[in-house]
Amino acid sequence: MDSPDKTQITPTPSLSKFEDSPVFKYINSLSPIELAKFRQTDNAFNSLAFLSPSSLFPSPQISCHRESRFSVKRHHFSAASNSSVLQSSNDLNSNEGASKAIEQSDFYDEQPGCLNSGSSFKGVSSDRLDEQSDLAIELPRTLKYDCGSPDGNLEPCDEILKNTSEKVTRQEGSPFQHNKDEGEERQQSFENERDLRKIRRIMWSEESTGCDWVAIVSDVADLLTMNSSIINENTEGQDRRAADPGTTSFISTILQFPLDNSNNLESTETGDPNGSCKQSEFREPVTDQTPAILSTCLLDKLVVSDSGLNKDDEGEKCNLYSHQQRSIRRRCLVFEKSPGFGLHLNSLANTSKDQNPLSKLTPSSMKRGEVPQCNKAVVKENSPETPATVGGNETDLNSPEKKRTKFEHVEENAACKRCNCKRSKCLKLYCDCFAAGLYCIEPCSCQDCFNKPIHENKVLETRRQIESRNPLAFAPKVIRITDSVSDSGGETNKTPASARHKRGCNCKKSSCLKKYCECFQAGVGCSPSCRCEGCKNRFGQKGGGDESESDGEDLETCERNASEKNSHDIVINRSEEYPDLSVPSSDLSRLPFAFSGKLSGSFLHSIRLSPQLCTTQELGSSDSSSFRPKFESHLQAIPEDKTPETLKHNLSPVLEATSPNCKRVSLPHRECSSSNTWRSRKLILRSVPPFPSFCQP
DNA sequence: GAGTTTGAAACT
DNA sequence: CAGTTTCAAACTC
Repeated sequence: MDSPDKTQITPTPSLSKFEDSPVFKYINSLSPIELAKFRQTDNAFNSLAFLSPSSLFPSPQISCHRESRFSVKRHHFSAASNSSVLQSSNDLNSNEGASKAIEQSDFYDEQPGCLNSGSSFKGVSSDRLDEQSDLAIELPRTLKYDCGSPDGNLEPCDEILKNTSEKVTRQEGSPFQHNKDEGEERQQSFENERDLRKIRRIMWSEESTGCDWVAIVSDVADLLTMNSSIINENTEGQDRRAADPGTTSFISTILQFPLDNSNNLESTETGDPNGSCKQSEFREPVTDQTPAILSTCLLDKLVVSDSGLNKDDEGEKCNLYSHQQRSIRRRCLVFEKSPGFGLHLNSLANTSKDQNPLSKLTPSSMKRGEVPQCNKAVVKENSPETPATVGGNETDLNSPEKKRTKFEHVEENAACKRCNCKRSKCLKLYCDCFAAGLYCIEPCSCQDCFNKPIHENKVLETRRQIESRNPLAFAPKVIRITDSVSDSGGETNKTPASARHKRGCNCKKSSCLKKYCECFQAGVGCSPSCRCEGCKNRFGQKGGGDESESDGEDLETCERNASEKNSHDIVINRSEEYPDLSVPSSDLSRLPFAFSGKLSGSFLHSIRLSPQLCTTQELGSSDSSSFRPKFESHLQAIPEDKTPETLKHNLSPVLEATSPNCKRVSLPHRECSSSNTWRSRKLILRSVPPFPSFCQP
């Protein structure tokens, strides 16, 4: 069909104009939902959709992260997860610009490339209207996908509307019902994909409009959470089924930097099952960091993939991708099921910044049973005490050559955390998995493990008990603090030594020089709160020593790797450590991006820490710098009000936290202009029935 | 891989 | 809160 001129995408004069349009009326007639209710209920609806485990399982780490954006963007995301039509309705009613979506429906259906390329999205003007346009554009897509025409087959608008209306009717009847039908599953896949795409689009558009990245990230995190649930729905009980290609590939896509905007999303856009592989292939040369980021988030889950792998190149790539997909699915499943731990993105923050873990993940390395001993490996590579460094030539380790090897090794092993519990049933904090808010998985060597989804109730109950005893039990153990003060040039003070263990250590014999010491393990210096004796912590001694002993690189590495094990980190303003972290420094978490309360907050922080982002940048992001100021300013805007008292003790100016659980420990990072929104969301959440799968025992 | 050491977590 | 026990990771051989 003809491609309408872009000028057609000009701001909509008035909503009423479209309300009078035949199409609009037709939609209204189809939808059982009253227009007037949309605005009032979309929050609730979306809240429900985004009801994160952390929301359900109160913890001191309440995130004030929900800001105004939430009320707007989240709608779309969540809505998409449950009812694309509803979403469309929301779009139509909550966004002035969205009303034109219908008119543009055909246009966009026929011009997927326009959007796919990302150029259109980037090319549009940078005002809010563009965002709305983008959002509005989702309507036609939604309709299209809902109609099961992911292949690009065009269907008459009437048909689309008809089908979607039917769908919404079904979904309203049981919003959480699982889609058994493969077609629907696929549709959801597309919806997920679309949401992710939207995130990305919003990210870029927001970027240009000076919007708060954290907000976006938060939304993204939530969306990812949502997607997780969706994926979970589709995969639970059938873990081995083919992965959702669109979602997976798209997740990687959206997290990419602007420079990747031009990447072909065609495959994902069209829903081509092979698209994932193709896309993966396509990006491999440029070391797609996104999958890496995601993979890092999902590290612990990567190893659960099937072992059957083709050896031929093509097959290998596809299999690799398939593994990634499965990994994501697995992770998502875990996130979804995780006892209120939400997504676990912490691992994200712990991977090497020099390389793309995924790029190093070969099918063989992902074979079941070949569980990377991430922690050990990482530590050995970096710990000054380990043979790897001690035995080896330390200076050599700093050579580019060694460094590369080191990181490669790290990446190969930076995949998982697994426990070896024998008597705790993995239901105590002794268990790393449990402490991190993760279910134990295959690679764990635990015995009589109860930390599994099938024992969800038990896990939840135990967790609750522990939290009742110590509300911060699952909170990040390490708080990284920087003075946050950015000079005009955007420079921020950064000192790993400013990172501190929440409680402090109690070492007697290790002199805080071994990993027995939690401070050392986390790569942070000891603080006055430590009760250690003979502290020689190289990262900073209790008495005020500093990390001068080790060079910055070592510190960074050690810190990073130390945290590998200790995912319970609160990270503060680490963006400066990876100054080039463009997006997000934007980084978006372990996911509890975790994809979890864990997501929204952690997701952001994990990403912020994500070395992969740096890598991406290093790979050529030229405009990344443009993100920085905004991000930094954001960081500085974090209010402390909600910081747990315990944490406050250790915090100075700015604090952001990521919990292993990706639980947002505190840090309402924004002046709550967002508070209003947030508050309203809370109210809504209360009014919404608990998410079935998160029922507490 | 077995045994030891260590310090956090749990318990009293 | 302090002392003790339990536990699993870290470490050594």
